[in-house]
Order: sequence, then structure tokens, then C-alpha cells
Amino acid sequence: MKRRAALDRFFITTPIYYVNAKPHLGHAYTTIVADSIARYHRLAGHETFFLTGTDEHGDKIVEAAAKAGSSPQQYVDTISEQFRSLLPELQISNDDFIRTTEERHKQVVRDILQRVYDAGDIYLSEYEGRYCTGCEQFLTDKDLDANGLCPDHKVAPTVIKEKNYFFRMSKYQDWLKQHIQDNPEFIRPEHYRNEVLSMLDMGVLDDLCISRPKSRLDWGIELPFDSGYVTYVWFDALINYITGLGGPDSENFSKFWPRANHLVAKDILKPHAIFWPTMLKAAGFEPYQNLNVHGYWLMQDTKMSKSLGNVVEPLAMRDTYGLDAFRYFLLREMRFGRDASFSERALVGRLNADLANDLGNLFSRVLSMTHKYFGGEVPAMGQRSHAEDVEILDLALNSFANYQQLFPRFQFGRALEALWELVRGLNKYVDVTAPWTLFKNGETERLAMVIGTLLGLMRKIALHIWPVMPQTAETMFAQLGGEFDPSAIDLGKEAEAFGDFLQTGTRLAKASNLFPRVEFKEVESGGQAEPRQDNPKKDKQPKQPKTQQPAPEVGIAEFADFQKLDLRLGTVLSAEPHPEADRLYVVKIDLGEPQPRQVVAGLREHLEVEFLVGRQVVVVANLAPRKLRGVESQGMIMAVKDKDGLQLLTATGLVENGSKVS
RNA sequence: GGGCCGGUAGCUCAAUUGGCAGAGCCUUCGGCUCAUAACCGAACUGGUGUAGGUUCAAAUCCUACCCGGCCUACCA
Repeated sequence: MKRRAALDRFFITTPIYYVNAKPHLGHAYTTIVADSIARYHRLAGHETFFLTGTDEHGDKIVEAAAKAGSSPQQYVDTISEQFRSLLPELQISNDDFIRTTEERHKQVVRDILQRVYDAGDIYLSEYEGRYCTGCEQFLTDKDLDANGLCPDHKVAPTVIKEKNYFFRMSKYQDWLKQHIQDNPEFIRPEHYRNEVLSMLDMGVLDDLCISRPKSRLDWGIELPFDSGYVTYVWFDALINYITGLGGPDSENFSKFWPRANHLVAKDILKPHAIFWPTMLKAAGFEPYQNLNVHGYWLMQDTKMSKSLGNVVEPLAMRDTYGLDAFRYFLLREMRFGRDASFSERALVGRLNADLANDLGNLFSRVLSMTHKYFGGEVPAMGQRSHAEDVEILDLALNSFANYQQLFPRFQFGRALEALWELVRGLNKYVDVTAPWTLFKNGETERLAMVIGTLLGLMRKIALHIWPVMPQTAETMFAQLGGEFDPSAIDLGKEAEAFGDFLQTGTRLAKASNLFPRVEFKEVESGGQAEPRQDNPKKDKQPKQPKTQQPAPEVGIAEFADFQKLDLRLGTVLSAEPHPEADRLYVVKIDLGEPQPRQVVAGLREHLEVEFLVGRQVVVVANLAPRKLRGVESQGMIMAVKDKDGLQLLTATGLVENGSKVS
């Protein structure tokens, strides 16, 4: 039995996935990363808990269910099952699968709400605001786009006035900032830590609205202190990380809690980096250990012409290239935290070069030689006499040590690269020692040493690779005449010495073809594939893989487009500083209309009032009105800017006010 | 407008925080025959985005700017 100290415990989570869409590449990536890291820690002998699940409350679910003609419960049962059943297909080794509609979760949410309420950090307040059903939240001025629409969903928000419960998040702002500063690894990679610190520096955090009146939404968890309300979706969802362990009073919670590692995509940074730690603090719990933030997979170079949608189906990739090649590619290719491009061409490149040529071929050639020279049985090892035998061992131990240093720090690409230094080194070792020559010359002892060294190190490669490619690792072990048992491995020791060699006489597989080479078929699609433009919606889950943005067609405007613009000349009557904004003027312009036009213009840091008044300017007269810092602007003054400053557009001579530009 | 991150070989990325710019892929040539047209070796490609500055020494630090991405705001 391996000794398990408290420090060796590891809790890894994926976000719980919102059940309003089918699983896609983003979900698969997050989950596969979590799985690999969980397997790694198990292999390292750490007691590990790996949690994933689905997020099932909120009005979007109610809407989607209605649209599908089913009840919310039926609907979430169906979609949640799609996520759950994907897990074994991707060989995900999660310890539990949490659904926010489960009774165990409702109890924990109520428990924690009550704790925060008792601590005095939840209060009732009336709120009037514009609510976007798509976002499931109230939007402020600054959230709206130029037309007063929700920028993510392109719909006008509804004005709603209601009483709601608020979480006093602002109270914990300074504490959170201090905590992030004191714990450089709390949010990683560093880029996202900076992002969060700048959010916290920007001003006072708003308190968080955590309820919805049942009259408006009853698909949620009832507040323990007011049966007229249900919980706001984030407060509900984040708590899953505690429910999954069994709740705050459970044994698993006391075992695993402060050692939690959350894994999220960058679009849900704020809830996890700001809401969640402050919620935990208010409820009297320690903050989680790390928030690990990854980037997006971008679709590039794609020739998947059959689906212009460009959605990468994880299962289709698995079916075409094999699960382990797919998993390997995802971990090898993306530098954790940054965006990466997904392309089948790159996947095939990795598959052929790294997996087939380097790794697969190594197994193939060594097993074949073992059969030719030793009847397929592990030979008895002799003395390690030659320099290259010592060198290859040094290389191996160094490679494993590097791997073990990088992998748990989420540096998967570099960790695998470190391992591949050894894979390539072993191929070279074969060439340098030339076992076929040793065989011809009857140097059997030396031959046994060489083959034994190869087999022993191949076993180590297999076990190191298991977190990423479990199936392949297990096949490798089978080919090496053994069975893979993660609990019997002591990872640290594997990097310290050659260790227990495979038992002499063990029968090995005669041949190995772990990764057949794949021919990459370039599918020509007659010009550029048309990437689909996804709605840039902000979901609570990894985004749909973004399509490559084609250059927007700004180059050519049809005459009809130009005609839409109503450009007119008018004389500036007055210009006053905007009361609420120090870069804006409120300008009144005579456009030949009964009333002067009021336009808010950002000219204040460029032009004096005296310069403006009396000046004739070009105005976009039919621009949709928009409030800027509370003052309505009914148009736009046209100007040009270069390195020397800003100039106004006007006509070469005076014209009648209101004259149209054509 | 402000902030953060990035820009290194044709491509993807390193460079232990200031110490001789390196890998892999691609391409070309050579070697080998155990192996999956594979493997091994060699070659090839560089004012490290631009211009300055600090330093014995700069991809790395400082200043300004250009390009890309993200965040943010009072450019309508």
C-alpha cells in the first residue's frame, strides 16, 4: 500500500456543463484535461477525486424545454444524459457526476445560502433594471451596445422592477485582492490572474443578485429563508463543487476541500475568480487552491467542407483517428491557457510523426527483435557495460523527471515533449547498438542487455503515457506481457532508477501496431470553406469552437448601403461640457430643422468650444439615438484623426444648413 | 482612450528570468535493414515586430511606436 498523506490529496473539477447544447470540442477538451490530470495524480499515489456534471437550472432551460415540447425535468434529463454518456466514450474516469437538479445538491445549496444569510451577507433590495433573458441577468448602461441591445444576444432587454436578494460581495473585495496577491498560483496562468486583479482594481464590486422571484422563474432551488424566490443560477451552479464531495459536513469535504483545483475555460473566469472565492469566504470556508484557466480551440485551416458549421464532433474525431490520438493531440498541441488552432491536418501530423513513426514504430521494432533473437521472451539482463547504455538511462531518467515536473503544472505540451526526447533517444539507441549486428556476431549477452534496456524503458514510457492515452498504455503493458495497475506504480521512483525489470522469461506480443499511419486527405472545397459565424454569445461553458474570422467584407459597399446614410451639413450653435463625462461635449447643431439637434461628441480633448461654435460640420443625421452617460445623442459629428490631431469634416464653402451630402 | 498577453527559422513553439538564439514538423542529401515508405545522421532557413536607450553582455530590462488577441471605458 502506498502511503497517503493529507498533502497528497487532489480534487479536480470541470465546470458543470450547461445543458442547452450538445457537447462539442470545448467540452471534450476541458474534460479530457481534467481526466488526464486526475489519472496523473492517481498514478502519483495521490488520493484523487474527479468531479464533473451538468448545470440544469435557469430560464434558458425553461425556454429550451418549452421549445422542445417537454417539461424542464424531462428536458434536462435528456441532455444531461448526453453529457454523461459521452464520458465513457472518451474514457473519462470521473468519480462522480453531479447534476444541479439532484436533491443532494438542493440541500447543500440551501445549507450554504443559510450560512451566508446567517452571517449577514445576504440582504433584500429593490432593483429596477433591464433584464436580458439570454444572459439571465440585469444589464447596466455599460453592458448595452450602441442600440441599447444586449451585445451578446442582440435583443432589447426588458425593464423589470423587483425585490431581490443580494450577496454582499463588495465586502470581500479587499480580502480577495489580498489573497490573490499573496498566492501567485491561485489563478493561473498569470495572464488571467492579472485580468482578475485589474477587475478588482477598477472600482467597487457590485453586490451579486442571487435570487429570482418565483413569479418569474420557478425552475430553480428555493431560498431557505424566503419561499417566494429561487436561487440565481451562478450561486446554485458554483456550489456543485461542494455538493460533489458530499456537502460541507461530509468526510470527503474535510479530506479534499482546500485542495480543490478548478479547471475552466476563459469565458467563465469572473464567476470562478471573483464570485466563488467570496461566496466561500462568506460561508466560512477556505478558498479553493487553484483556478486553472484554459483558452479556446480555434477552427483554422479547416477543410471539413461537409459541414460548413465547422463544429468539431469529439466522437467523429475519435472514430476517425482513434481516441488516444485525439487525446494526445489536444494535450500536446495547446499551450495551456492560450488559444490554439484545431485542424485535422495538424492532428494527422502529430499522429503520424509522434505516435506512428516515433512511438508506435519503437514498440513494433523492439518486439519484433525480441521475437527474432529471444523467441519472444524477456531475456536475462546482463551488465550495463557500454557508454551508450549508461547514457540512454540518464536520458530516460531525466526525461521522466522533467515530465513529472511539468505535467502536474498543466504544462502538458512540454511534458509530452520531454517524454518524446526519450522516445527518439530509444530509436537512436537501437540504431547505435544495432542489435541485428550483435545477433550476427553472436554477442548474446550484450544483445540481451540492449533489448532488456529497451523493454524496461518502454514499460516506463507506457506508464507515463497512461494519463493521456490510457488505452494505449494498457495495450503496451499487455504487449509487454503484463497488466497495468496504476495503484502498483510509484511514479517518483520510476524516475529515479531503472528499477524492477520485466520478469525474465515473460512472453511478449509478437507484433505491435499501436498507431497505424493515416493518410491525410486534403478535401478541396472550391475556394475558401465558409466558416460559420457563431453568435458570440457568452455561455457558462466553453464556447463553441470559434470559426476563423474571415476578413469582414468592409471593402465594398453597395450604393444602396451608402444611401442608408443620411449625411447633412449643419452649424454648431453651442457646445457644452458633458456634466458626467470629461471627454464629451453636448453639442447643439442647426440642421435646418425646427429644433436644433443634440449630439454628444468626444471632441473635448481635441477642440475648444470657441473653435466649434459657428463652425459648419458634417453630421450623420439618421444614426440611431443613443444615450451617452445619460444625455441623448441624436447623431454623430464626422471628423478625421491623424498623428497631429483631430480635424472636422466640412464643405469647402458655406452651404445651407441641412444640405445633404451625396 | 486605458489595461493585460503575445510577435523568435516556411510552420508550431523553446530559451532555467541579463550570459555563445535552440527543438520538432516541412524540404534536400546520406546511412541502416530490427521496424509502421519507418528509423539514424547531415544540411538548410534568423538584424528575435520597428526605432532608440541601459549594460562588459539584451529575445530577456527601460522608452516610444507598429501588428494580433483579450479585457475595459465617457470615441455615436
